[in-house]
Amino acid sequence: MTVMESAPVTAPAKPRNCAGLRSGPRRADGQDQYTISEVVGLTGLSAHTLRWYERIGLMPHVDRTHTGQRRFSNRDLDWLDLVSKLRLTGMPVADMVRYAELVREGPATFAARERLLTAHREDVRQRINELRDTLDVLDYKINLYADARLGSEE
Amino acid sequence: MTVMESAPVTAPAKPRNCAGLRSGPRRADGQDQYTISEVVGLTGLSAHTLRWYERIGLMPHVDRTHTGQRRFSNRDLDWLDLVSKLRLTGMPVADMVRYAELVREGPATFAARERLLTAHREDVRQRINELRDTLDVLDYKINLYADARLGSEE
DNA sequence: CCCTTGCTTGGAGTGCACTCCAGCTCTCTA
DNA sequence: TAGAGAGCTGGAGTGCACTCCAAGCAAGGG
Repeated sequence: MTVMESAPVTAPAKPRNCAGLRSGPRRADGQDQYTISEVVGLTGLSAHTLRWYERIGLMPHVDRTHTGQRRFSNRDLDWLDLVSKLRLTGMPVADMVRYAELVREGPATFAARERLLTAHREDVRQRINELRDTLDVLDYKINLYADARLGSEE
Repeated sequence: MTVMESAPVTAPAKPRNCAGLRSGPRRADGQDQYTISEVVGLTGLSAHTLRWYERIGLMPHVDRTHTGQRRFSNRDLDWLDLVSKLRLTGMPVADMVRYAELVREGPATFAARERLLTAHREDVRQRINELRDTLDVLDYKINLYADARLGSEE
């Protein structure tokens, strides 16, 4: 666990696109009540997947109307943004469920959460390096084909 | 398809670790005859996976002994390195089979192969950007937890 | 000669992450 | 008051990429 850039413990800037994929027209906190199909439009996840995430414990309890329909909040949307990012970077659903459990257990689990995210960050860094290696190989091969094409043209 | 670094069409340098994962003690071309378990050690793929790759047409015809046992060559090892890299970067097996077919069809398919690899390269670049975005989010969250820890320590 | 080790095969099984289905309720509009 | 449309549930189904199994050869050592 190399500590290359030990970030200063000063006010961490919120990353730009923390808001996520296509989280466009959000409502103000207080009247943030999204139906499941609105959340589909906002997150790109399917309604099936949203219900499934809730079933397996990957959502922090979604509000319901008196008739039992889900009403998602801005907090839920933020959570789904994080979940989508973690999924996109290959974190297994089981690990995300574990993280969600830690969140439910409150501030006592801060250290465990930090460890979990730090481990995943290492994974992501390694994946980036793998991808860059492959990029080199792809560049090399593509150049070979391009050369062959140019060579046969004249 | 942004052409950020349009590589010059001059002698493309073979990328360093083109040799791949753990391709250690290779034999010289000519007496390159590896059993399946040697290839397991060399590539990290399982014997099951190697046989399965051959079955689905992802291997360019592996030699056999008179008793029917596989004997892999250095060329096969090179191919497996490429395949492993492509898999690691998320290319579906079906696409790799398609590429293998193109290779079998000979030089007439150079252009198609180039297109296939170029498309995948774009995918890889996009994946890298996604991973970097997530890295920002992870840094942000980890800092929050670290701050909370430091704050409660004093 | 037997036993172990390593390899062979076709086909079945596994794990993950969804994805869909059937049958139901509720609300809204005409 | 009828019908459309959105949402609900538990459970079954899907697709991918392996992964394993059972049964059977072949070679080498004791």
